[in-house]
Amino acid sequence: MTQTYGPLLETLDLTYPQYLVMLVLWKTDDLSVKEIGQQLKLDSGTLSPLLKKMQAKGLLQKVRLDSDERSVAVGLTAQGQALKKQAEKVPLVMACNLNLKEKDFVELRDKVQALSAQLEKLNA
Amino acid sequence: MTQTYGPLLETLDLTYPQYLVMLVLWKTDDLSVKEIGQQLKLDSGTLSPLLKKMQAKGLLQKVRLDSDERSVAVGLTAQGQALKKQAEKVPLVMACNLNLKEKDFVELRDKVQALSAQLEKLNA
DNA sequence: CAAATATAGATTGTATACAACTTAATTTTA
DNA sequence: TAAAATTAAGTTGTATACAATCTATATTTG
Repeated sequence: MTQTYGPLLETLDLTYPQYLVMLVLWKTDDLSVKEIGQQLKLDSGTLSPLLKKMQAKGLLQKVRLDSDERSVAVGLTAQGQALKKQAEKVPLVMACNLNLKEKDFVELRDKVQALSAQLEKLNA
Repeated sequence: MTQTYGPLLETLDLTYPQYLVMLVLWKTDDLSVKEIGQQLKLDSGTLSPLLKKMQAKGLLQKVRLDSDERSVAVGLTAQGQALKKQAEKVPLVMACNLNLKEKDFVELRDKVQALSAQLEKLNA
């Protein structure tokens, strides 16, 4: 899957995990590292270096919260927001590539999510 | 998934990718690195260090082939073969953990394999 | 047959994952 | 309220993945 996304994301200078972070932030800006981690099921050990690289690329910035100085708000820069337009075609191209009928896609997604939920319950 | 396998494989002193290699060799011993890679869809960049660690643990040995000195045959040691018995319960415990009906399991597996085949075609 | 090409593994460099630990800050609780 | 327990990020160490490259060997071609 990563390989298939590859050529598409290369033009955006994003890796696949970086793209996932961008998807989360394009939908809801200014989330804490923890909130991003909950949505992507990644912990700070993965996200901290990932976000650091993305910050270095100028895609986002991090601000320590006044309300809770343990938390860090991750927000998109103008450049990060601008990239959204460039990335709009990605899901469509991938959907086309995968050659799945809407119905099959939804079924597969739901089955994987159910399995994921079961695994989370076991690992809790 | 790796987390759920974790406790089971820990008793065998195997990581999940290492367990996958053992499954392949328990089924068919003495395969080349390339053949193992084809079955697991892993390249030598991943397998070489993985196999080296497993060799260091005494699970397998590598022999350069006389018939083609580019190839290396990977074979289980007595210890590697003996581990098969210890690992027999793993699939059953996992099947139980996943809480999937036979029918749902087969459907999910087949859908994922179909998607994987489509991706391979695209990435070819 | 000799040069060009291809192949199998190993190595190098980059990018995740994640457990375990550390630090700083916030809650809980005795 | 002061000590204990929790929590959010970040750091460290280990283990994959995989592209690109390297080396040695084998196969193909002109």
